[in-house]
Amino acid sequence: MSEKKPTRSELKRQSIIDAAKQAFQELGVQGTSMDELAARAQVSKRTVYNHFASKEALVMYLISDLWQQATQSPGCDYNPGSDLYAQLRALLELEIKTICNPQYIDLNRMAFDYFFHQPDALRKEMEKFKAHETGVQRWIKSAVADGRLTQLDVEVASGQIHNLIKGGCFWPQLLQLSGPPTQAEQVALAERTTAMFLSYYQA
Amino acid sequence: MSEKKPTRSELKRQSIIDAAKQAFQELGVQGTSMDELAARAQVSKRTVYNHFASKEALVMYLISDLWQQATQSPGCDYNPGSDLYAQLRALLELEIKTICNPQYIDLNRMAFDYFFHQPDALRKEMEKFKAHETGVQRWIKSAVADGRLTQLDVEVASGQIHNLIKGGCFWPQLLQLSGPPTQAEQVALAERTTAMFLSYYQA
DNA sequence: ACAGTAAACTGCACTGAATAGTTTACTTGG
DNA sequence: CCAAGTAAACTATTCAGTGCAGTTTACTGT
Repeated sequence: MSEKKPTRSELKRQSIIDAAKQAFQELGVQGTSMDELAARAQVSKRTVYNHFASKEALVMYLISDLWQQATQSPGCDYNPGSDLYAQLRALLELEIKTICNPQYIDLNRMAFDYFFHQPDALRKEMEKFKAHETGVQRWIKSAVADGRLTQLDVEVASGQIHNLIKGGCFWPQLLQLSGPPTQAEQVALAERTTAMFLSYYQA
Repeated sequence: MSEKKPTRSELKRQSIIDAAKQAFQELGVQGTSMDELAARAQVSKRTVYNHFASKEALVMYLISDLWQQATQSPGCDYNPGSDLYAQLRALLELEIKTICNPQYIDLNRMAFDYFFHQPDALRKEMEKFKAHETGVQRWIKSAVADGRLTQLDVEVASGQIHNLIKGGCFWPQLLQLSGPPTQAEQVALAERTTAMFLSYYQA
């Protein structure tokens, strides 16, 4: 049943990808030479170029690859029957967990590094983010429709939530100003964010 | 009274500094060669090196120079006699204005770019930020002491305010995802941040 | 089990382009 | 006059990407 045929070529390729992830994350894209990369992957430089036409191609592959892995968040829907606080808190805990996933942070560091001086390309990539961030938006819309939240601008309100969360656990990690928060810290962040949000918007 | 003695040397130096600010902001530190820089400043490369021993030295000079200019925010103190909402809103409008100052954004973009792969050095620089961010903290402490806000953790509470503000107008500008907000947008941000904060914390 | 073959990998020298920083011989403004 | 600036060539290094000759691996038909 299990497809167990990693050819040599596939092994090498994976080795390159792993080394690239690690090296780009550690030294930055600019800071990693293809020689260094090949050495880390224990592969000849020529092999790297057999798999990826250029450094650029490798970077782009990694970004879209990590992207796919990072955007598999479950999300949970609005439930008319139960406590608003409990629901939103659970939803935010999920979001926080997603954000704190090391792969997610690594992806963002790399993308960030790479796109920092290409604002146009960055803007384009960021649009993909939007789609992912609608979990909270959907919930808010449902709750408003159900009359349990005051009338509000969904964009603004979900933006406030995300700003509170990201300010607490995304940006500090992205800048490596702090490590990943503990489970307790994650819960505390979810709780105080939920509390503040509902105190303002609950009907 | 006005010191009007810009020697030729000083003119050249200023020209270098201006060009460097612009070029580093536009192309990044890495992305700007000293030849490019000299050309922009309309100065020979040797002259650049006569004024600054190395690229590194130039970068560090710019960072601390811009730093000084950026950290001259007035701040305004808590006033027991007047409306909490009006006070906090005014204070936040000031903070927002400071943050939206192009020089402040430029400094941060440059510092960011430069320190992104030097988390230790970044951490050190960030401590200076702390000092600047105490305007809101002081106000909150005073208001709590005056019994007009509920008991709260000052770090957490001021952090929440700053996250709401920065998420709204700092990060998007830093990443050049949006330009500087209009006056109206700044006011709106200050208002909704104040409203949400007070709805949760007002005694 | 085994030779044959094609595809993939290797090592290494090489090209070409940037780029930080220096040297030199010359010019100019005050 | 001379302190400062200038242009241009030069050193030295780094680095993306290539060419090539030889070796390893995996699959093929027998």
